[in-house]
Amino acid sequence: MQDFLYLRENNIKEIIELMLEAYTNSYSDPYEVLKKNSFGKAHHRLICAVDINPGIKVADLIKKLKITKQSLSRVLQELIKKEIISQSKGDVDGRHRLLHLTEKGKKISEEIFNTQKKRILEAFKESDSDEVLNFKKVLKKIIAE
Amino acid sequence: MQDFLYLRENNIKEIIELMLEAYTNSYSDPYEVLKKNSFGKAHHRLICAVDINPGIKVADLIKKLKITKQSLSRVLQELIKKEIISQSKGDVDGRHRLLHLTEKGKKISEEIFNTQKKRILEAFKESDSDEVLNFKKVLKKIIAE
DNA sequence: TAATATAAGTCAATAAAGCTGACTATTAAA
DNA sequence: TTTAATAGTCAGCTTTATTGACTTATATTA
Repeated sequence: MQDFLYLRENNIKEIIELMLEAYTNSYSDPYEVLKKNSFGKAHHRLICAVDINPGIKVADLIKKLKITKQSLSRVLQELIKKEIISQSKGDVDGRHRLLHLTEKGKKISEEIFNTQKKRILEAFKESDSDEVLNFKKVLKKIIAE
Repeated sequence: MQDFLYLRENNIKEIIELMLEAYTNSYSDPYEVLKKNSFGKAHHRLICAVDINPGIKVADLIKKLKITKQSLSRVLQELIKKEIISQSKGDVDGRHRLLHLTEKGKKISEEIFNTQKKRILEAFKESDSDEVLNFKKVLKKIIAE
């Protein structure tokens, strides 16, 4: 009978902690870029999410970031005022507000991304294609409800 | 000439966002357990880190969680008072304070872990051994400086 | 069409988590 | 024995997020 080592409690626990550290490290890399623009972690998370999900609506952003409408609002309105994020009325459903990065927003997001990219590239350079594909595959499964 | 798809900017960007979501989802699963004990996210992170790194010293915890001594202190002292975490003087270096979960702390950590475990197990059940091993391998490389 | 539900926005008060700066006490190393 | 490292503390502040009670606009449905 096979022992599935990778399903052992200690391995799962270790992976949960590794995820904490990987996230914490990756998302603290752009500290200087954010500070320069007077942005905090909340702005960072929001910019990232809108960048990779152009046209996302407010309700989905709330689910993704797991914060309340009111928490999102403060940061979002700030970024709209600073012309980092733009809103448009949904064409299918006029109640929706679809969010996009502006040109200015794309530039800042690129700058942020460049600092985060380094860490990931270093890790991927030492990995083969399969390892990276499996990494992404499992990451997606963890997110799925 | 081979095109390394997995090194493309858009793939890296997507992975950065997947890490945000995987962390956010995984660490919001134990919401009820934490609330029951009047603990917040800061307590959660701390308990997790001490659980998987028994005997960790304060300075290393600060590096791992990327918070200041003062921020850590408030939460740590709270958990020490509530007898979730215990301290002992380092035997090699008497300035160090080594942190451990108490028996009470281990129980709560298990309860927290059980809610987080589900999500990971679901993901791993749909994966084969190699995929999980690769996942962990890459995760570790991302953390390495 | 009128009533109801959904999506987004807003105001106010509060809590949680984190920061800077300026210290003290203890222990180790030079 | 002076200096450096580790941990802890006090005070004040900022950022992030929460709850609860609304409003406005648009869609749905009875």
